[in-house]
Amino acid sequence: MKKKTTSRSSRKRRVTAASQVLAVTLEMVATEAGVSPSTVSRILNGTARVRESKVRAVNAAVAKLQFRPNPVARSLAGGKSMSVGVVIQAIESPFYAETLATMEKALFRAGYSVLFVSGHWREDDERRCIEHLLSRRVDGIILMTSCLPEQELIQLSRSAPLVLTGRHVASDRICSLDVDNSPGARLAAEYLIGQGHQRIAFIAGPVEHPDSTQRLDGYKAALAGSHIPFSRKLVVAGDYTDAGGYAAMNRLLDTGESFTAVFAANDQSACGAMLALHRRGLEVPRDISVVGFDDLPSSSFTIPPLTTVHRSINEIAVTTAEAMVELIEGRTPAPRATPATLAIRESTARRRD
Amino acid sequence: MKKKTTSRSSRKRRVTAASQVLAVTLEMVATEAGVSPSTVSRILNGTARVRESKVRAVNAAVAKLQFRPNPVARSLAGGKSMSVGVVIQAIESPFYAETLATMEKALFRAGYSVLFVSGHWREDDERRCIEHLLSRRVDGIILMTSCLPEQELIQLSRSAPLVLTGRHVASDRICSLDVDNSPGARLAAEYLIGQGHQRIAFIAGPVEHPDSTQRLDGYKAALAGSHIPFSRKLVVAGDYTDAGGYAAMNRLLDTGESFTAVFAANDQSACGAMLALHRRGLEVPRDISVVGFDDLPSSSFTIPPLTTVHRSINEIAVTTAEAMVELIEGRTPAPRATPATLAIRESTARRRD
DNA sequence: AGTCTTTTTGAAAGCGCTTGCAAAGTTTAG
DNA sequence: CTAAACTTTGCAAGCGCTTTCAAAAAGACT
Repeated sequence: MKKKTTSRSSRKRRVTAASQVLAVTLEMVATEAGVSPSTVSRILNGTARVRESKVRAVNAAVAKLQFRPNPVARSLAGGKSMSVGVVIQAIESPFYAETLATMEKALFRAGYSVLFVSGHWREDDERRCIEHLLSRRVDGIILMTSCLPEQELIQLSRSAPLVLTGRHVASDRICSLDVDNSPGARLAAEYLIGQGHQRIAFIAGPVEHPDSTQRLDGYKAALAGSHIPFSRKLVVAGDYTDAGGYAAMNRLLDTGESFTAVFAANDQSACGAMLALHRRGLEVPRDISVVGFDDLPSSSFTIPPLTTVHRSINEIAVTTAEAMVELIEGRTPAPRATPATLAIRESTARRRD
Repeated sequence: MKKKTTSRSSRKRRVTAASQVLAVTLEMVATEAGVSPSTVSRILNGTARVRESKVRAVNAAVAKLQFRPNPVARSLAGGKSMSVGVVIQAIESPFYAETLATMEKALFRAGYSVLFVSGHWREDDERRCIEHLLSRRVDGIILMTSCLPEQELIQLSRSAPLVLTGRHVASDRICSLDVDNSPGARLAAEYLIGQGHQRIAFIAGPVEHPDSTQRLDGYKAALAGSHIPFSRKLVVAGDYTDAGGYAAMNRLLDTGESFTAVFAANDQSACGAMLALHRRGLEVPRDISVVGFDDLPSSSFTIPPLTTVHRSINEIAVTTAEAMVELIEGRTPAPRATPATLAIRESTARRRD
């Protein structure tokens, strides 16, 4: 085999956009190492056996030239982009932000970049986000608590493998990850009941959020388990924000309904509720016990520190990322779930008579 | 000109990775519209005048085939990727998370995708992140409070235009955005002084963070402006977390040093400090006034609601995104700054004698 | 040593789009 | 009415990498 320079390598380089620092290409490496571009590619990707001596020569050339493969070209040729899209509902929520951060780290380690977009809990927005990710040719998509109909998700999974958190959809290119919303909520409510509370209010999340409904279900299940009648009057609507929790608690207090504990669908609502109680001169936990859901890092530092349902953000994120990678690589990830536990702190107390 | 099918369009399509839904290519559009691919490209990008009738035909074909250009191919051919990288120090911090979310929205509108990576305030990490972004061929990089030396940034700006927040580096491919750390801090300290406080403690952020130092400077400037001697004993180290603020306050109280107000370098530290005070039986603001910095959304809902230096996250993010786009498109963005203001709430009070 | 396998390797054809160049079509001028 | 001067448009050559295919090299066997 002649070791001559490829005809292409001698062509004049068109000036690339901007003053991009001269890019080292795979061809230059090939020339330097005295092999063909194909061989370099194969060595770099481990897609075929290659004589040991050439491997060394190529590695040396790569090091010498500081070659870094162009992922764009690689995507175009190879059909995969080594990037995954994450659709998050509200990155401004600390819970999601932290999850995203951890996922990014895990995916980065696996060689993937993450493109994220915020869906804001609206079907249309979510569709647009997905469209965008797809047009960017991501290799897979992670949907955190998607609000799209099941059929659409299955349909979508034909374009890209999907990992869903907080939803369950059965399909081969979809991996669903249960985040224990309902059991977690039940845990919290049962704890309150165990502390002697009977009239437990619930500050709900937005009705359109599936996880919000699941938490309400857990709450109901706990009541039912202890034969405590469920009362609509003790359920007030929130929106997962501090402000929403604050307003909800005020509304609840205005109804005059009596209660000794409140379970909020997330920590932020719980914080808002605590402030409302405080303003009305009610002391937590002496007068009213409060429980949240999520266990944000800041929840250990509220006054008083919040008792809340803890979910390991780290575990959720890492598990999700792993599942995504497995799915992309064609394997079938084992079903997973991350159990919720209860972090008991100082916002709850035994009911006083 | 003959309107014949391009030779290429008839070639057999290699099966692409996964069951990717059949991709419509520009060539198919060209065939459908009865023009050449070049013409389609030119119409799509507006890079040359084209007869009105063809424009219509192409647009019709695009609509009919639901053509969506492949950004990967476009990047490879055109040299730009329509994506920008954002290096954030700690996405787990609500402040950064929210900024990132807003930036994403703004850049999305301008047609750019965002790739983000977390630097964790470490020079090495930051370098690795930048490397990664560069290898992904981003068109520009936004560095939030970078900790890299100026020379390196200038050097870097030759590879990609840069937008820096909280740093000032003069160079043509760099746009620096002042986020008013020092003036903001000064505002807060002056307010406390105006409320009669003289012994004002300061909970600092990590020394390696440039913005942390700037805030300390603002605090010192305020003291100096009122001829109040600066005392090292009133400055305790924090790390921008709730836990750090909590520990810092405990240490401060343990020293027995007297003070009537505390200024924390960020809201999270302030929250931690408030809890520490609470545990020691000190009431905010009756016994001690507390001021934070950042004005996180949750800071309006702490108990008591926190007085803090407000910065418009929205403004910072949008301004940054705009500057990035201008820089990428070769224009020179006007210098910008986002002024900090003081959000006076209930954690501060006039000094009691 | 010669034949049949099995490996290793290179040439070349893409991936889908942009763009320089020159041919074809139009308009204007002489 | 033809030549000169623009405009519009297609051809084809890339962008940097992967991968198929077939040729070359190396082994395995008579």
